[in-house]
Amino acid sequence: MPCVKNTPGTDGVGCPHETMKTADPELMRAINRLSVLDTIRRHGPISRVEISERTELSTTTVSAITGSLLDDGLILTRHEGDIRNETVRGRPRVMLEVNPDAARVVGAKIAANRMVFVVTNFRGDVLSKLTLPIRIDRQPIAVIADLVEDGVRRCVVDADLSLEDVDSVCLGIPGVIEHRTGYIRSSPIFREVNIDFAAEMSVRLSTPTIIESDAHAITLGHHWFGKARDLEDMVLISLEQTLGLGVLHRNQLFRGAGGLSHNLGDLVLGMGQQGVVRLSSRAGESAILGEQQTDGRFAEAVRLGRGMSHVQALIQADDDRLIGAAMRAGEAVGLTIANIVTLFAPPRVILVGSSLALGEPFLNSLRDAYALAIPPSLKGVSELVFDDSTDDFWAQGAAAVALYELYESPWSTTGPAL
Amino acid sequence: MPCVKNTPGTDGVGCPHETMKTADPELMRAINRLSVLDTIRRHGPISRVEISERTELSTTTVSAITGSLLDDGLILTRHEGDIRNETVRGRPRVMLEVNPDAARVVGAKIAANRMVFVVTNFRGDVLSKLTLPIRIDRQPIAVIADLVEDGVRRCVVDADLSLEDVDSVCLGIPGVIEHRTGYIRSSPIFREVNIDFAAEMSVRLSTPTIIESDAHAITLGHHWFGKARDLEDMVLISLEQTLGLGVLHRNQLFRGAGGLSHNLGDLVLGMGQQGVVRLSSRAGESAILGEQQTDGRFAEAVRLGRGMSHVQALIQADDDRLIGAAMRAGEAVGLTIANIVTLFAPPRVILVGSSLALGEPFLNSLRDAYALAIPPSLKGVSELVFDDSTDDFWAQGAAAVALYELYESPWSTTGPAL
DNA sequence: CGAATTTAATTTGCCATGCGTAAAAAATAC
DNA sequence: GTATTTTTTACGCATGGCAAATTAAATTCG
Repeated sequence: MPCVKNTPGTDGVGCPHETMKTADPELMRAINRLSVLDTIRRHGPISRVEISERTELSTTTVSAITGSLLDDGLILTRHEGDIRNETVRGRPRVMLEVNPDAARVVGAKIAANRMVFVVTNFRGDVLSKLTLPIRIDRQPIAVIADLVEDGVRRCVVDADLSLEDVDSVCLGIPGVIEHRTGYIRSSPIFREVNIDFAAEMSVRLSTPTIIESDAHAITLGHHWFGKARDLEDMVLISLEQTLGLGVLHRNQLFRGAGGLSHNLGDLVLGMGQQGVVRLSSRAGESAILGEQQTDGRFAEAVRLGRGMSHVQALIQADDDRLIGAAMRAGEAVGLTIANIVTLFAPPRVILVGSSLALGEPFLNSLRDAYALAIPPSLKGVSELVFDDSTDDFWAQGAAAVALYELYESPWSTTGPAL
Repeated sequence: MPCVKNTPGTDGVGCPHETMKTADPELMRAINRLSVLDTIRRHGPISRVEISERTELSTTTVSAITGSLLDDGLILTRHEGDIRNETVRGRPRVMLEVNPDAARVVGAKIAANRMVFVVTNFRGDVLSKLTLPIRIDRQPIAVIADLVEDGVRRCVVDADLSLEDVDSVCLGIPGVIEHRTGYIRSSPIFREVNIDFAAEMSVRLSTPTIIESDAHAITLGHHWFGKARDLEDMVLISLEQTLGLGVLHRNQLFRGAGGLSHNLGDLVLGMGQQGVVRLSSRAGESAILGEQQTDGRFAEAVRLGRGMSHVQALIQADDDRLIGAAMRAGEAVGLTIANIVTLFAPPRVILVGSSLALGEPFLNSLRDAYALAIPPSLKGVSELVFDDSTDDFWAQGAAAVALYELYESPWSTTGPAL
């Protein structure tokens, strides 16, 4: 069934595969506007002709839409920068680009032992960033909300802005996040379940605030800025405290039925002596580090979120126990990736997260297990990419989620000139 | 990115999430026509007012679209049958229903040891059916194509039709089927890989022929006629010789990147003594029956596709080896279902296929393993439904795939009256 | 039995959208 | 300075959907 318009205001976002409704001219315009705007964002300074070619819209329509985007101040013209052959005759192309100052958003990665905030402009460029190395694990909601609010406010001030200048905030959170409704169904950093966190933070910040699974956020981040810019289908696996999954399907985040995020850690690897063995018990951060907690200094490092870097050092010092744990984790993850590939057959799988810092023992056993487990018929269809981006990048991904919704929102009507 | 129009003729089908292109009035009309037609199909004889309510299109638009559908002969009016209170005042509603005779399609289920064909009308009612209990396993393409062609032709004749009366044929085939291109990437019933079977059969039958994974076919079948009529998201798992998966996402079949089907049997359950343990090695039909092949009479029954019914008898006679195999299979499938639910969180999981005939030992261990493996946070979100429909139903599902494409196709323009 | 009432479906008028063609504009080459 | 080439805009056409008014068909009431 085709994707179509929503009842207005329900969840704001345009067409993308929400409940099947009806098509009307307004939807048509929204689709094409988004298509043009996204083309401009994605393909840098670009002339109208080229937009027309890429979008397969007529030059007429492109001109109309770009006109309206210019009116709304979402894009800018630039008269230099025609890269084509210098000796080309005729009127030079006017290049269009996204207006960086058309909006500002805050993106955040909320993790158990740190929070990272970025303020970005409309293009997704980072204007300021802020890392709070605070353990918020299992604090009451009010405490976490306080800290998040504080972080957002400070990061906004760092960018020489006021909260009123910020159009939208997106928080990337581990766990089962229901983006559509703004509810946190369950998260390792919250004691409670079913929290309407988006509403809570919207009120506190008096700015529209959305939430998204951290894995989804960095998935969109990679699609916008990172290692999946060239793809419209891909899968991302995040290996952090929580094991997350992001699926990009035809340029859109694939959110399960009801908008739930995926929680890879709950996947079952098999039956052990005492019940099921879940992936999280083999490859979760705490599973790998857990055995080491006896060492006082090390435990402290873990508390502060420095666990993985210490591990790296220990592994290089040939800590056998740790190497074993890393290899077992790598094997488990490798098998899981093979299974994910079996289901989704994406052209690329991106792996991110702190566990990558485990280094060669982990990665090699992961690769080996993957090679072993991938069905022969799918050999070679998926490329494994390891990404060790910093935390900023996660936050930037959350910003991309917020920006995507701005890109989709109507702004103004193309209608007759004012 | 929104779904939009395709380059015309590429794959015929309207909006549904193909490559992202542009929206134009034609697409708008296609979306709304499909929406109206599907509403009429789904909600039986229905008045225009009610269509307007369900689709959220204005009565004006509904009148225009139904007018065009009537012109095209796709729907019929019926003046009786207003079920509402007899004492209702005002002009009576004219009920609309799908014209059963607007088209005819053939649907088929091709399995290793049997082929089942049905001819249906435009509504999906079965006009004739034909079962060929032939083992085609690993025959050369030409032989299989011959048999399929023969089956289609005979079934059409049985329905007192000629092939020219048939608008479309859809073959449901196990394995990795690329519906979009018509290629069989790999299938247990073919020795070869990468066969352009849709093209081959289209020529032989001189009728548009499409192929689809058998699991996808019965998934759509359940959405149209079966146990998922009320849902727009669900997951189906087929337990036959091949283990298949169908995902319905927002009323559409979710086909992996590139339109591949899923092949559950390749999923890895864990590492065994000698390499990986795949689901197919535990729960595939041959895995369960394999150990029994020593018994001559039994082996013969398996060859003829009666394996599972014999198994049932043997299990009732307390064949310990077989009960053990069934229980192991149930456990493996139960774990897998839990993992699928973890990924997709569908409100319902439908299980189909010959392995269900294994009976209580299988089902109970499946249920137990599922209950054990499902993460607590997802407990209760998915309902397990066992469906023991006959082979006809699979073929009918394939017919639904063919019909869906007819429903989407343009027929005529709404345009001004002739 | 005829008129008022009620509900359904169609027709009319309006606005938005996209497309194609043709004219205008802008910069370069000669 | 004029011709040339390319890009951009302006206009008319067609389609789609919607709201309001109109017509249609039945029931109820006087």
